[in-house]
Amino acid sequence: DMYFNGDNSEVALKLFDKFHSRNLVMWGTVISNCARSGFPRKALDLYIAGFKHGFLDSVTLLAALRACSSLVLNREGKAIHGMAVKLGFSHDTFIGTALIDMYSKCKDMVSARNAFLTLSVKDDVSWSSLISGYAQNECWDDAVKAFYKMHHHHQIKPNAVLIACLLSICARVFTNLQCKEIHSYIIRHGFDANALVNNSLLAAYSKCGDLGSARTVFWGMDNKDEVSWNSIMLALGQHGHIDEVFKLFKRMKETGTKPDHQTFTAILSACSHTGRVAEGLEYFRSMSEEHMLKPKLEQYTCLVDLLGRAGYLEQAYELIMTMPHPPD
RNA sequence: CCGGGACUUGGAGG
Repeated sequence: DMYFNGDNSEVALKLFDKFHSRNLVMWGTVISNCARSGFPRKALDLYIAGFKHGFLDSVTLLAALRACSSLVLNREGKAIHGMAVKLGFSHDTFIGTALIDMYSKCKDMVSARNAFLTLSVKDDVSWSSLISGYAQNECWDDAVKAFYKMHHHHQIKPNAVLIACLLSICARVFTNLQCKEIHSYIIRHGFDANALVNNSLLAAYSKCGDLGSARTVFWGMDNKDEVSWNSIMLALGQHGHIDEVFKLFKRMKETGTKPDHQTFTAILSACSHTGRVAEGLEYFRSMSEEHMLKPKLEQYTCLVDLLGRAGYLEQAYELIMTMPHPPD
């Protein structure tokens, strides 16, 4: 567990391989960590291996479900669901919540809802799993209805994660009036120092066209993280304020926040929409050369768009044919 | 005694 937490998953896995007496907790630790930190495939393999050796409990099951969820593996998820039922875990709130999530990610909201209804104890996480599932599948009415039921009927208070969820719904289908309503709730209930909440709030304001409020939220934060910077830069770019994007990028680096892939997506997309070809090319170059980030398909696409939109069709075509990713 | 579930920002077009 220590090696996983120190970002040394490789070492952890090697160690695990070497041990000859491996108990259930060790299996649980390793599988959960794999599922959580970018090795869902490995998590599933280990889940199966552990199962064959007789190591299986609610923790390994839970991790396997999480892996299926992130890999969007409907069949495997269903099989694990069956196993959970067989072993009598299907009423466990954690397992049930993971099932809701897994089915939601697989776009099977009927099964997600059934898993939810099966739960004898529904806590705030179970509700938010369901609500976010509805939102991810664009079932906006169901999401909002479930929220009201949770809040008014079952008197469960929204936590930070759910608030973030609701704000992302606002961003998609509501206006800044609903944002303001939630904003006031956030202040009244002491969520206004929460970075997750503020990031969601500023994105929602921006998507609802209220860039001023988005700015206010951003500058009011004293715990800005990379998501905060990316979100405000994206917001400014989408509203055409390209020079502010450039300034903020500088500022971001000065404050010691490392730009990531999404940072460059925001900048490149902003450059493209404002025809700033030279700057865009320069940022793209700096991405790998100064920031040690390998451009992904998204960044190449921005670049193709940048060139194409500015009329450099030959170069755009050439880039599509030579970029290191298969074009989609 | 040790392992466990939901969430915010990200490419083109419409």
